Amino acid sequence: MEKAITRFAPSPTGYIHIGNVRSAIYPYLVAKQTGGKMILRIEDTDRARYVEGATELIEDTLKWLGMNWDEGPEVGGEHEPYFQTERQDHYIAWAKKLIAAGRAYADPTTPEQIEEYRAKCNAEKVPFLYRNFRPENTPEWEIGIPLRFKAEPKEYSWHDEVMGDMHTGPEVLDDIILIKKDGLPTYNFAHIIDDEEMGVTHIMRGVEYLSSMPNYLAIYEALGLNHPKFVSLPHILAPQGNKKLGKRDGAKSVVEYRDDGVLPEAMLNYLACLGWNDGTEQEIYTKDELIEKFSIDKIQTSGARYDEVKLLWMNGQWIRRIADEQGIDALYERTTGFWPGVDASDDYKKRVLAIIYDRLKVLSDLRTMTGYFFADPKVDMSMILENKFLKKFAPAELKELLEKSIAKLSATEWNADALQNALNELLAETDKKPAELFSLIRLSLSFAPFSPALNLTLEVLGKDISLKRLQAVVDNI
RNA sequence: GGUCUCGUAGUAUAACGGUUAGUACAUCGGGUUUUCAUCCCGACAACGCGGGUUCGACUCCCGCCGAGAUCACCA
Repeated sequence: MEKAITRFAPSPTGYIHIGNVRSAIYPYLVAKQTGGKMILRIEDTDRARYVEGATELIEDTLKWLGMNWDEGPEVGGEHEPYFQTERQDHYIAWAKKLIAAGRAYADPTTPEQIEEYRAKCNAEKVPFLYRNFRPENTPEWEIGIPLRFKAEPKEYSWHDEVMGDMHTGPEVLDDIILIKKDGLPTYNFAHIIDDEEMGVTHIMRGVEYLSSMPNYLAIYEALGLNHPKFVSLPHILAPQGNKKLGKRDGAKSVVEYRDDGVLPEAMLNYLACLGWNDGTEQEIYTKDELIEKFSIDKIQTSGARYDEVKLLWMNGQWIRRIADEQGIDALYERTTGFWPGVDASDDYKKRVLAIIYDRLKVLSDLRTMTGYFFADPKVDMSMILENKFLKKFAPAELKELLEKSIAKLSATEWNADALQNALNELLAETDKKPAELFSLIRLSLSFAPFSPALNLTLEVLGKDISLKRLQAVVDNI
């Protein structure tokens, strides 16, 4: 397979969110699959929207997902620099070729005048095409005057790797701005130059660029360049409505999910499979499997709705997969920072993790689900007295049951199997149903709405603490 | 409005002229000695509409309807 050079070219205007990481994932997978390279290029030509720190945020996001770029900021590469604002001389050099060929002109028209043209067209209900208002006398171009492309209206046909064969009429060609008044190029021009100079083979970007394609094709043509393959990626849709998911719809940043305890494996897996599948019924893919199985021709043509519930389900699958395949120690390493703010040994926390991990959807669930393993819970008798299995018993009877339990457990060897045997015997001796006896003991130990299997909870809590907590309830009845 | 794109259950998808239209999430029901979860079993639920082509259309063609993208000195 030919080595693909792909790129992720974000604009540093803020964080990377769920709706736009995928346009980094697919290029990454294609580059890795073919033994090529993924370039990270920062498209920072819009200085008004530039956000301090956004580049670092973008880099953090990619690193967290395990997608290291082969060329770009930090790592360098043979096509430096990778910030567009540092490549101004490149754009100007290419622009001069267009000027020399008579395919670009300096446009002295004021924004007010342009606005007038536009209003006139709107009033007459005809499409606004700047080329119909091309100024007759244009000055020599210099920085400070916008440079426009001189369009030659014609039909274009091209192939999009996702959308198929495309065709448009001449009416979409226009004199687009190549270089702005501030001397920096527009996206429309800059990306073509950079992709050419950097040897990009696949331009993978959102479908919103599809309607600009003829204008790009015209520029490639005027410059005498062959264009890369075009891969239009359908949008990820917001949970409500049919619009593409954006920050206004509350699209959370990717690192926010990291901070909630979503695993990068799950995020990558979910996003890669939103709008792509390999034709089998496989749902869980490792990064390596994605690299191996990804194929551009199986990318969907329609938008896919973002479903956080499924992401979280997948995260649960990944939590279990890591624990089951790599062991609790491996999962434990991922849990740093997600425990309740208490001091406890790594060993103890691992034992807690081992009995609770199959209930986690996100790692931060540890904070809310494990409190009673680290501190005595607040005794709340209403939880016991109003419990659906326990409310039929008189408090005195509950007290007696607990006392019998304490006596039985005190004489038991403290390991999971022995504890289970003791609990079973207790069931027989007291002639109670599991739902009754176990609920009572469980609530007395945890005062939590749910907890792991009773014998395991007892084992991890330890004999002293367990008996002490049961006694505390007896004292409160 | 012009141009372009898209249209299978609530959601993500499979099917590439012939299937009881498959799978997963969600939902509902059941099972695994308590709870919550895992795991297992089951149920509900879809080819936007109308014409063609064909022995036979989710699959091909046309029209309609619906949804979206884009028409910036933003990317």
